[in-house]
Amino acid sequence: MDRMDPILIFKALSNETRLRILSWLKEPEKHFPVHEGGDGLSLGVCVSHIQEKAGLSQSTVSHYLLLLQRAGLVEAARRGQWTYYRRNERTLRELAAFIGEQV
Amino acid sequence: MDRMDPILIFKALSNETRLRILSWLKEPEKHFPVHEGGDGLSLGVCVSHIQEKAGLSQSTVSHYLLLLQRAGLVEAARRGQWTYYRRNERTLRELAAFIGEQV
DNA sequence: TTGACCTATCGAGGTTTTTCGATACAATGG
DNA sequence: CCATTGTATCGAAAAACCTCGATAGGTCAA
Repeated sequence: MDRMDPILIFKALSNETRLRILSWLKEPEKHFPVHEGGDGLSLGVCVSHIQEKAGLSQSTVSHYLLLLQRAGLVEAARRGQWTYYRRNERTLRELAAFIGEQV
Repeated sequence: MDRMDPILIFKALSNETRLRILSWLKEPEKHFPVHEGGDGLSLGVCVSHIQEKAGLSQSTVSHYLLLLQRAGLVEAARRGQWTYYRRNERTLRELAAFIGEQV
C-alpha cells in the first residue's frame, strides 16, 4: 500500500518519451503488435516493442520504464524472458485527485 | 491563449519547494501576513513573504516563481516595487484534464 | 552445453537543474 | 540626488538527469 510520491511522479512525467510511453500504454492494441506470449495484451507490452516505437536505445527505454515503475505509474510482469509493462491506473487516479486537492 | 506545455508544467512541479509554494498560494490568508499594498490578497503574495516562508535565498525563490510562471501555474502582478504572485487556476484545471484524458 | 534472445545494470559523456552570493534594476522616501 | 527596499538577473559550483554502448544475467531451443 506504499503511498504515492508526487515528486517522483512529476519527475517521471517530465519527459516527452516517458509521457508518450504512458499514453501508448493506454491503448496498447492501437500502438503495438500483439505479442505471441502474454494473453493478448492484458499483461502489458514487452520492452522491445516499446523500445522500437520510442526510437531510443534499449538501455534508455529499460531505464525509463524503471523510473515509471518506481513512480508507481506502471507495473511490470516477468514472463520467461519477457517483461511486460502496463499502466497502473490507480496511481493516475490518485495523481488527478492530488492535483485537484493538494496542489 | 498560449497552449499548456505539459513538460514545462511537470518540471515545475518536480520540486518540493515549488509544490509547497503552489499549495500555500491556494489559501494565502492562511499562510501569509496581509500585505499593506495590494488589496487584501487578491493580487497575490509578494516575493519576500514567499521567500521567508520557503527558507531559501531570494534569488532562488525569484527563480522558482519564474519557472512556475513560465509553466503557466502562477501569474505575476507588478505594483510599485512589489511583485505579487497568485495561482492560475485555469492551468491547474487544464492539467487535471490532461492527466485524465491524455496521459 | 552452446548460442541466441530479451532485459537489466554499469560506466561515462554531455546537458540540465539546483542553489547560492553578487550585482543590476526599479521604485520610494527623504 | 541619495539611500533604502523589493525584485530580477548573472555567473558559478555541485548535483541530478539524459542517453549511449558495453556487458551481465536469465531464459529458451537445439
